[in-house]
Amino acid sequence: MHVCLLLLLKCVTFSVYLCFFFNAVLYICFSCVRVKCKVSLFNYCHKKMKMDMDLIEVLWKQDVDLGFSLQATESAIGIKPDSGLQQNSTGPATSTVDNDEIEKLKTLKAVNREAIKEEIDANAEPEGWSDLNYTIDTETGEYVIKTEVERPLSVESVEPTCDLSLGDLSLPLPEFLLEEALQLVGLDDEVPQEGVNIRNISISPEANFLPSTQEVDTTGSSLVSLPEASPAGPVGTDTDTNAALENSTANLIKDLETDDDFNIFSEMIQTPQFHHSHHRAFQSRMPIVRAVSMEQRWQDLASLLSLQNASEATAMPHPFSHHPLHNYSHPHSHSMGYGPDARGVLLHNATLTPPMGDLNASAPYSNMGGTNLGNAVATSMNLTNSSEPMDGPNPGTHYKIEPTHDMMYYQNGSSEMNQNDGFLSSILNDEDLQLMDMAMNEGMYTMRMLDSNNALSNLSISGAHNSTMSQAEVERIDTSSDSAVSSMGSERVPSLSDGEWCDAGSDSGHTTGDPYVVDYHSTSKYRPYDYSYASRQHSSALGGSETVRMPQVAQKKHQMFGKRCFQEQNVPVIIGHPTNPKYFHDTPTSSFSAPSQSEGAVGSKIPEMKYSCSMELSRHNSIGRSPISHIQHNHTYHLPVENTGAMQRPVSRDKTKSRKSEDEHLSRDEKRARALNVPISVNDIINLPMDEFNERLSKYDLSETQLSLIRDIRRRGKNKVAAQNCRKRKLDQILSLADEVKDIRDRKLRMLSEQDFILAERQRIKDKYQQLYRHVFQNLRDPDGNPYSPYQYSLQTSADGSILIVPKANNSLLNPDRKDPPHQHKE
DNA sequence: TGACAATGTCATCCC
DNA sequence: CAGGGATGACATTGT
Repeated sequence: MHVCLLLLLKCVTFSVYLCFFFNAVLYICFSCVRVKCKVSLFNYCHKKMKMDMDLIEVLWKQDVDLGFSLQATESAIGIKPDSGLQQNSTGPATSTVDNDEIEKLKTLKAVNREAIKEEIDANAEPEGWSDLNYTIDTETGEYVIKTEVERPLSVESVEPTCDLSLGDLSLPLPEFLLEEALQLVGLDDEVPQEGVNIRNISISPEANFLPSTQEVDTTGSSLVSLPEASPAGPVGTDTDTNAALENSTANLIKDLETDDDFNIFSEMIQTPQFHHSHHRAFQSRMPIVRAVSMEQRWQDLASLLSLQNASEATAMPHPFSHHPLHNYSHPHSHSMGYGPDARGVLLHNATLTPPMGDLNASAPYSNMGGTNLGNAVATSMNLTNSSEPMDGPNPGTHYKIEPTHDMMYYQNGSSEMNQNDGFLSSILNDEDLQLMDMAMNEGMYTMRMLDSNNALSNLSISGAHNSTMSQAEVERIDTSSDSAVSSMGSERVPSLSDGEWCDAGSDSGHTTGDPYVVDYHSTSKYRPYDYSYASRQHSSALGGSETVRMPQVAQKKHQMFGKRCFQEQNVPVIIGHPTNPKYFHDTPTSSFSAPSQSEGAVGSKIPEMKYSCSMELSRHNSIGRSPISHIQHNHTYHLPVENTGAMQRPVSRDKTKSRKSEDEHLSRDEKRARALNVPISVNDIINLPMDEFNERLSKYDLSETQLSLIRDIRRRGKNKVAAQNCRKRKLDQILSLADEVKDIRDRKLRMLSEQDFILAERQRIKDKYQQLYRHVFQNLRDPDGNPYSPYQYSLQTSADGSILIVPKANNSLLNPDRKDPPHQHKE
């Protein structure tokens, strides 16, 4: 009885394990794995060994269907786990399986194509697996560590591999590529079986490197749960994971040795091996599963490629990530050139995954999943999940690991991304790429244009807003404006309106494509100007500088050109400056002059110099007027531009004629005004707004000639400024047009090159088509077996896509009987 | 002294 | 209709 009960108990436990195992496998296969689920299953199985018999039976049946051999069960039940299937590579303590049995299994496997792989594994095992209890999966031929123990062991083995991988990953890794990964995912039909083998193979070499067993034994600290062996457990760092794994494995081994469950567990593991025989049948099912899950696989693959959410602690993606890492990814890691961190991650994964792989690899996955990738991935998934519980001591390990996994994922993702790039590149032919480039270039081109404009506008705007801008800034703005400003960009030139522009800041006209329009319409500019003007006027009144010309100038016009503002500001400066003897004398002390200077300084529009200003500046400088000018060359310079009209000449005249009297410095209009004793300064006459101007006139009792002169002076003054602005505009337009011409030429060149390319491509395709055409004709035969003459017949494509051979008109006429009505040779 | 550039001025158009 | 901007044409001035 006791024996019977014991056997029954073992059977139950065994069935439970099987259920657990197959559940995990099935789950993975169908759902493409979700770590959480696995974990849950694992925990469920592990913790609830006494599950309902019904469920167990169902699972059991599934196993049977899958190919689980009765022998296995029998052996497990009657023979006990030890007898059966487990093969202890050599593990003296842990291994319960005899070497003979192992050999038998091997011989059986030898029949299978996987025999080679198994051999490899076997070779590898002694070193890495010697200490571990494991069973050989008949189906996959993989060595499966007994559930609980196995996982940890596998983990350990993996760990060493990882270490090795670090050093020597290059060996197996390079071989594994995206294609393999795809195959694993299930893209490749054959993958499932071979995929496992591959995995084993790759693993085994790594196993060789394992220092593992020692480590495991030494550290054995707190491994707890069985299957859960925590692939994920390691989490944090490689060392941590390794240690955890080692501990877990050691503990598990001990537990297994002592515990009956261990045997059962081992038996369960072994069972899969027996399934091997049925593997075929199982595989037959596989296609269906694959078909069902193909999209999922693709999605999973896509997810793999794409970055996976680290947050997804469940480590759903992990399996995949692990997967690549383990055997397959290695190459990636190398190729990808992961950073040291990445490697570390890889190691973790590798370590983790191996156990997973073992468990999974143990037939069920391979069988169940059928999907190749699925196996690998699923295995990795399962391992991680299962392993997690293992970490008993580190309950959170799973999730802890996740971070690392996340790391891995990201890295993997990156790698994947790279691969994707490659993939994309592969997909996209050169032409497409070129077209893309061209498009990019075009976009860039336009963007550049826009940017430049924007930059200019921004700069100009900022300049407008900040009256205090440094000259350098102003210069930048100006320069930018120059380039940026469209055809109208007269702004470059220091126009009269500059002062206004600066003050108001409203005149951001530069920003707009049509500074002019804006300027004209915007009245705000006018305001600033007015203020300045008022000050000027005031100063003039004080200083009695009649001659001073405020370049109020066309306020509107100025607005049109951003630069004008500067000019206006400059104007006052000029006035203030001794530069113009005439003006100077009149308004040296005037407060207005000071402001003007300040404005000039602020607004300093060096850039405007380009066009007209430079001359004036040089001129003014040469004159060596005021220290102010010295301080602010540019400013004065700008002013001249506007005021200059009247101002400069006098100056030059002064030079040439000697400065006998200040009067000589006066402009013609000023002289005239003086001659007629006009009470209002020329500057005021020109720059005062109509209201003030009229008001001023009304104050005096002026003769008709005086009024006429005043109107003429005002008009000429305005026109002078207008002429300056107009000329500036012209220059700007010319420059902008020149730029445009250049751009268009460049574009033309690009277009021509593109055209050449397209023509070449067309010719190439044409040639190919001709070749194909000839080829078709050469292989066409009439009912008599005679070839068709390409001179007499032609191939035509019908509306439905079918290809017809039609006698050519001439030929048909010549040789009507030569050929029948068009034959439909092929579609 | 002539060529040239920069500017001023005028006439005109247009808003 | 006046004021004023824009612009072509011409004049003036300086180099």
